[in-house]
Amino acid sequence: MEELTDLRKIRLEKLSQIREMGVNPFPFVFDRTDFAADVIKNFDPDEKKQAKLAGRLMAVRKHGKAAFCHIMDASGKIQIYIRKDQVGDEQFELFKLLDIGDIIGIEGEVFKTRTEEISVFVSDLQLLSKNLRPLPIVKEKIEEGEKMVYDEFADKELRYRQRYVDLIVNPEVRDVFLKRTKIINSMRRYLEDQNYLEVETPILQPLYGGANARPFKTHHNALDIDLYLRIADELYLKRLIVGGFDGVFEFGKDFRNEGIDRFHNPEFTMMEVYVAYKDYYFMMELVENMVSQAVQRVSKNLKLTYQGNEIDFAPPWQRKKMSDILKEYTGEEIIGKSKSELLAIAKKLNVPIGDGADVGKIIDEIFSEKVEPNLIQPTFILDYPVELSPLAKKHRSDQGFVERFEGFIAGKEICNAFSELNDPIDQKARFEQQVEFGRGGDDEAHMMDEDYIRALEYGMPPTAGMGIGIDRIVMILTDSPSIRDVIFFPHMRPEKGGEDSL
RNA sequence: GAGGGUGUAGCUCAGUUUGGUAGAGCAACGGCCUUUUAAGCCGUGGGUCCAGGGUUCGAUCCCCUGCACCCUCACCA
Repeated sequence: MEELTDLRKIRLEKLSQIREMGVNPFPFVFDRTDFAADVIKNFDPDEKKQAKLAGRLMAVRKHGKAAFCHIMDASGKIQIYIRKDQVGDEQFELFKLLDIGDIIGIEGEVFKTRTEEISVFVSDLQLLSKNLRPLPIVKEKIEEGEKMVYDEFADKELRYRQRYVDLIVNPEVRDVFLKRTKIINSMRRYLEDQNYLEVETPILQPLYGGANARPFKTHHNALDIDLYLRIADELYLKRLIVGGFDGVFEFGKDFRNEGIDRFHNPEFTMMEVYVAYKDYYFMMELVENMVSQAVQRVSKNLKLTYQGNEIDFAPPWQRKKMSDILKEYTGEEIIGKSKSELLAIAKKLNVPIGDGADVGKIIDEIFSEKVEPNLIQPTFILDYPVELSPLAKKHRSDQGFVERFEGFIAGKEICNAFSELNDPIDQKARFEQQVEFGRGGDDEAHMMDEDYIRALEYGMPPTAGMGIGIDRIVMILTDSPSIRDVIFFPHMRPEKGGEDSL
């Protein structure tokens, strides 16, 4: 048996005392009729109203035979006033056994205290769930209009591991996640309004593809085959375009077996959309419209601040060719240069280039180093080297490039899109090149996907496709510095020591 | 993967600068208090000082190793 802390022992003792009183500390239902925020909003000093609320006890100020408390429900907090002569001896005895963290139901008349706080004068009190583990007590005070927080529950490790506590105690965390859902719903609504079809494609895949990344590997026992967790939805969604859907999209988790930092979680949410008979210009408009609509769901206007930078989402966003913006930030002409010339330029610019980097990779490194951090306002960067983009269609006029764009906000990539490559012969050649890269040691190179080639051979219409990182968009729209702040349960190493240590 | 930082009571943190097993506020417990709000006043209890090893008469403190988290960098979305 684990060692109980005194605090838990006391609570367990109270639990049995409550049972001895004939009160079930874990009853089944409570028919609440009101929420805290509505009671406060609808208060009318000329009208006596009853309210019936349920919520968690968050603060208690006892005064002998009376007490002021705050309870919190999904809408917010409200003060309640409990008095022995109002609830009776028995319920007041029960009240004295309650702790902060207990979930209770109350009924009573709404009134305003001497200090002008709208409160409920409790006439009936019920315990709905007994708390056995002390909650961090966070105290607040309004001082000269500034909200002061005392004893904030701030340990990031504890907050991420015990997100349930974080959500109870830190209201701004709850707001971030409410916004996350609003953002996703807004994007889904936008796509549905275009009559695109929301679909689901396999997460367990025999071949992974659609991005450059290292996968997670797993095993199916009955079939005795290895499978990969998807790194992108792309190749399956385009098969559906082949199958005759004109617009498909999927919100889903992708998995990449790579490092973890404040921009990367091993599993993350991606939305990909494919639209037939369109090109990447169309997709730029889709992105800026869809995202700016989402911004409006969480902000009063199309501007908001991310980590001190004001960002204006009003369409149209800036569009710049990669070669032009490279020239703008480096003063160098990049287009049409040989590998050795590019290496010399990189050296001059003080950009370190890894061994074995080809032309595309060198350009990408220079771009990441010199340009990307400067792209604070929403910007589309157009036309990438063909080597970096094995699934994108070759550019209609610029040789060596593909019709691809990435959207950048606050110095970070948030989406990636192309005019999709639908020429099966070219696609096969690109896969073969990737396989070569793989042999050359690039463990993120694509695999050959024969079935995907077969699908293209049946004919895929001209198609525009786009993937957008939902977590990153949510970070920007909620001014969150870390991806862990927008994922309920970010990946952590398991706690060691087993149950007894918890 | 590399470098830096942090780890002390349920929570937020002092402290051991010069090694002698530790303190505050909040929370808890007991008492007083029927309009308070970081409620107040009086009193009480509570800690394998992250883990393991070393040095030492003695380590929470010094040394070594490890673990977790945070930050920066590398890879990536």
